[in-house]
Amino acid sequence: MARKVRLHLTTPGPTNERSSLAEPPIEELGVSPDTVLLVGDLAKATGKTVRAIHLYEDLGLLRPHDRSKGRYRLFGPDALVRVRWITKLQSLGFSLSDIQELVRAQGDSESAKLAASRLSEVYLTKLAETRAKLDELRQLERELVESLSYLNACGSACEPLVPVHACPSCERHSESHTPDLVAGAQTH
Amino acid sequence: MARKVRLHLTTPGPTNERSSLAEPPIEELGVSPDTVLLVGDLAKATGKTVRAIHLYEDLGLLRPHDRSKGRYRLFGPDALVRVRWITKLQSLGFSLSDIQELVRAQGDSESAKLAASRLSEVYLTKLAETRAKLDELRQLERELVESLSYLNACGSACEPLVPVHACPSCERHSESHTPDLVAGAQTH
DNA sequence: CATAACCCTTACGTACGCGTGAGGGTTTGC
DNA sequence: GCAAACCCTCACGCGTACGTAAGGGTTATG
Repeated sequence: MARKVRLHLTTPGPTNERSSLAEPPIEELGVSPDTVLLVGDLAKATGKTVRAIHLYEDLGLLRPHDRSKGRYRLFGPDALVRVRWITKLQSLGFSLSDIQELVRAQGDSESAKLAASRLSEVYLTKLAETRAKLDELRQLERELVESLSYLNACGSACEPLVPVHACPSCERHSESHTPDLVAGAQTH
Repeated sequence: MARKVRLHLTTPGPTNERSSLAEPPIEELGVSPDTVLLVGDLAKATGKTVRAIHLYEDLGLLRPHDRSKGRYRLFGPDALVRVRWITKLQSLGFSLSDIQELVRAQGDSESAKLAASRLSEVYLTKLAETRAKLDELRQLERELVESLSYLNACGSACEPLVPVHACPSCERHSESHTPDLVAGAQTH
């Protein structure tokens, strides 16, 4: 269960963690900007395990705002944004050490402008890779569909006594040649 | 260099390895049905390493037709089909042990019909997974594009002296809220 | 103040898909 | 018949992203 505004924990300093003048973007309904999350809460909210959160911290990808008197990690709502960011990057094919590099590069950037241009560069490269991967997956999707339709004929036209090794001489598949995904399964 | 028709190697048996009556599908221009490949040839032709080929054999995914007098593995052209099949399955997200299971199930199928229906089942499931992955990747692609356009504004409108931590209060990005892929990089 | 349900650090274990030798035969081509 | 370029069989190593205890404090609740 996510606890809210755990201010009775030893949370030193002012009530609001960000003193930015701009209206802070409300992270989520029910998560106010001074919410404090324990590692378990953060884990549940992001679908990660506690172990994973710890790992991210060890790798420098994530930092708790603070610690409680008893050394509990205390996270703000921005940790949610951060962990979801990590997750999306992973889905895009970044390894955790790729992300480490990226975080370092962002941190080393003196100006926001430089940070933005570095981020753009990385994202632009990844966009190309992602599109390549999409093309590959779309092609494989087509091959799956083609194979399924090819195999459909086996379900209706083939006789139960025919053994697999007779497939190469099968006449029941119009003139279309055997899809790779089917041929590979027979070849052995 | 791929050698062809290495019949001077100890290749016992008749000249043609398949005596099927049907016209054998020519595997590739320059690869006739009685071509013999050594493991290195197979590796080069498929982009795999020799180690990988050995592994596939250990896992029961692949079998050399024969061995030379000196215990060299001798592969036929169907090994090409098989290795490419394995590669495509890997790209679809099958692990090698998934493929092991699949190969076992195919081999255990008495009839071609049963084998076909089992294969269909696996492919149908994988088709759904593939489409889900496609959806996810397409969404991430959109987010990359969105982030790049957002970051473009930083390159033109932002001042060189602005530090990264000032980004949350930036006014230069119309009303569109910060994309996750950008917000995550700033949150630290 | 007791107890359940958390949290802490440390550190070894796991699954996957090969990489990388070591030590030693085999083929081919000149 | 000799050297280069292959191939063989072990068998340990590696990078990634956590899993899984072990041993021991901390917090909220009654």
